[in-house]
Amino acid sequence: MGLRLYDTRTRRVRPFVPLRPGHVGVYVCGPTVQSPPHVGHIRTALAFDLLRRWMTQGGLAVTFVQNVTDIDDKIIVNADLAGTTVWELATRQTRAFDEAYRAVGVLPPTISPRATGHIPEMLEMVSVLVERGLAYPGAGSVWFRVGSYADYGALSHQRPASMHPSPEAEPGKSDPRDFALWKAARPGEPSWSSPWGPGRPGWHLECSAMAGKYLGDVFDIHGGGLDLVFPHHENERAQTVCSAGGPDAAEMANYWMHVGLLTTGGTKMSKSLGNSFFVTDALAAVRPQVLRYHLLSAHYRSSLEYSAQTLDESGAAHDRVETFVRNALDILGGPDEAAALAAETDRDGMDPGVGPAGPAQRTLSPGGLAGAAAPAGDDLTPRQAWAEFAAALDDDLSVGRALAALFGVVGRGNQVLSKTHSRELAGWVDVTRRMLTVLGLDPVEQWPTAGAELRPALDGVMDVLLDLRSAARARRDYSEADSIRSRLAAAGVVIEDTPEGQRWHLA
RNA sequence: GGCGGAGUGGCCGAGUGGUUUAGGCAAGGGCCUGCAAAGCCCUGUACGCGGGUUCGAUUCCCGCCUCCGCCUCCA
Repeated sequence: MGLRLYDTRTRRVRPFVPLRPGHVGVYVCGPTVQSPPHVGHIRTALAFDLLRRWMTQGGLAVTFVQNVTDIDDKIIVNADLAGTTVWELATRQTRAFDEAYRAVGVLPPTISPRATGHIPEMLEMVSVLVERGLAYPGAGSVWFRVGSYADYGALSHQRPASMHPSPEAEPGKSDPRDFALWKAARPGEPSWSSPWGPGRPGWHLECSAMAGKYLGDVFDIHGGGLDLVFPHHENERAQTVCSAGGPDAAEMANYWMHVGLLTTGGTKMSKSLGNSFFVTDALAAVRPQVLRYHLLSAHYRSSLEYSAQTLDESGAAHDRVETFVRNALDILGGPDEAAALAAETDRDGMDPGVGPAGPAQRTLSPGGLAGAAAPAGDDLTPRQAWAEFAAALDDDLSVGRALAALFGVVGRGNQVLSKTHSRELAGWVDVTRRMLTVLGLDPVEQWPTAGAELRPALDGVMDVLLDLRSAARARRDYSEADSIRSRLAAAGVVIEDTPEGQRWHLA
């Protein structure tokens, strides 16, 4: 697979080469469970979900670790404000995040470690760093000595000397740039005992310990939101590298991937600015597939504007794809029949189907370039469309171009559909669904209509109603026919007249 | 002050040194329909500003303007 990925540290797109052939270790910084999930959290999760699905589709075995940070300053503060305990707040918000991820189809992590379950591992790292003289105790806390790590700043491309000075000095710190590995306990706060006194882990240390435990000191991909580059990932990297083998040890992650931030009205969406859209609000406005489509529709490294309007536009775009799949499967007699037909046409060689390992390049037929009468791209086949889709995703997950390939296929399918050539149609709907599966948006497998057990009854009821309406139309009683249609529409059932007769679907 | 990103047609968003273009949404016209819906066909001559390189730049170089992010908890 020709996957290439952008690496924040080296600032370039490089071919992705797993450390262990066929296997990939990915660590993504999960949420700090201090408040409800907002759509920005979901965007980051979806970006890595796409990466994971694409790698899996390419035959790689992915170990996907996403942690839960369940102890931190904000959790303590927010629990206090809410009049509850950190444990209850963390549990409640962890559940809310799980639910939000599940709702938009984010695959559950292979491992989802919690920070509070890894205190011994963290203390061990602190010990090693202190022994090596790379960290020191002070005022009950333990600090990482930034000056002892020459490569500090190499990830975020910040030079410590020219950074803004820290607002205020903390007690026990000998250099303002140093950061806490271990924080001294304050009265009333949860704490763990340690060789340096009771306290709790520093934020950055948590991820170092969990990533190291499950993926090792050196692994393939470390990801998170763009706002984690500094200081979080810079510090994590310093801790891991220095505790693994000292300041000259190997790089922590081969690729550092960061997802662009969501904006509202042009400015960053964040909890601290109070302009966040919560996932529950988004899902009250649109279906989860639409939220997923929207958050996935721009390249993962660029910022993406989030508003009610942009969300609605994505809904319209997504509807076009979904409607095509629904209509096509309707004509073909269902998913199974369509798949069988697609496989058959593939075998006949009439309409080359789509293989996961299709050719990387689309070939242009000479005929397509010549006559003005022949529409451009008239030679496009499902296989070639898939190749375009694959080439786009291989190129640092260029989802914009991948979506163009998807819409190209939908357009072709709709052209065929308007002439109802079943055999050809099967190939187009098949490749459409393959693309949608990678995107986590296949309406059949991934987003089936709810209430399947009621389907037979509903089908029977609809048969009766459609018969009544046909009869009304046959005797030109259009007010009766339209009444049936509009009353059903009000109930969420859409009826459409086609050359093949009436068809219906749930709105 | 340091580091980085971006300015594309009504909107969202790709991309490229030029013969034909992203794509989607929205808009206008047509077809289909009893009317719709869905779909199909057609239409719109965009690349922040000023220079430069070039036969030719939205795409390369220089300068400028504007916006955004990080340097402090944040996906």
